[in-house]
Amino acid sequence: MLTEDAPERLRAQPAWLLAQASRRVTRTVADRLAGVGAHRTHHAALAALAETSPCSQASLARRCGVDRSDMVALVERLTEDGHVAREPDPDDRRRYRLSLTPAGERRLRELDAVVAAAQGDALHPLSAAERDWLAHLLTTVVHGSRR
Amino acid sequence: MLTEDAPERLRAQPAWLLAQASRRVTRTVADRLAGVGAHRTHHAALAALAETSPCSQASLARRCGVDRSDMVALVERLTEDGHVAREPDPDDRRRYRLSLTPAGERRLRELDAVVAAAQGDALHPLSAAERDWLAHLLTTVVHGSRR
DNA sequence: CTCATTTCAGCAATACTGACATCC
DNA sequence: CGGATGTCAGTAATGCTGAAATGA
Repeated sequence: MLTEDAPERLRAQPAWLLAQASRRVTRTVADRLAGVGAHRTHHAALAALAETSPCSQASLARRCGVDRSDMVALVERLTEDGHVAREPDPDDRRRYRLSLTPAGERRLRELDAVVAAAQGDALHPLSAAERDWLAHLLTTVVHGSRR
Repeated sequence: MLTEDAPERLRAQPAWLLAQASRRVTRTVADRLAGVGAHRTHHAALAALAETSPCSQASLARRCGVDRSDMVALVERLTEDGHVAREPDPDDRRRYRLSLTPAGERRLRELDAVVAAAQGDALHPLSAAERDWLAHLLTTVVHGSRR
């Protein structure tokens, strides 16, 4: 669904540009991750666990922007791969206590590198300073829009 | 799937920020368009026709970033609504000649206004100058990434 | 009774693939 | 013949809803 010769009216609009740019970059990253058998949600979950762990599935889902119901299969997959350890939480028997395994930490570093490389390629028309500016502007949009 | 307290590693990455920002803005625009019974593809198609017309379905699809197989139902809908006129192309009997009707031009102006307002709301944390910067950076990303 | 957590079953919207008939 | 067009059927991936079972 990549666009060619989009109409001026759209090409000038931030909403259109955001959608196009996000599409391209997201696709590049997803393709590279697929190349090593991973998915963007894998990366997000491992990254979240590296930062805050142990952690329940629901909380992990919220921090990754994934629906709780979809997190089930994701965690299942990550535990199968030996990247996440799952044990019942003794303090609250509804929950799991999820944490990164050593293999999971290595996998996270691998995925970090893949993502960084893909991102670098997708954003290659921008200088380092411009990327910082872009990140800053986008952060403002994302965090400033709690109406 | 809106994120809360995303991990630092992700929050700092342009790819993640792009996806988040695009999600928010796109959703705001889509919701407002739904409020007047429209879809973002309706707006794109009308805008493309206003700029280049007459036009075949396949060409319209390419310029709107819509698959040509999905354009079938879209054009069907727009002609039902009386916003697009569809007639066989005498020069190439595989094609249609699509064009905007006067009602379609009015509808386009209405949707332009809705989209502009939604966009303005979604981007309200940014000043006018910052929006221009954002548009400029995103344009560079989108048009510069023909590797 | 309330609310949260894990889980599942299913739905809706989107993007895409593959095929076919038609025509340049 | 190769290639484009309009069309349809079907698929895949994604995000979401609703509900059940369990427990705080």
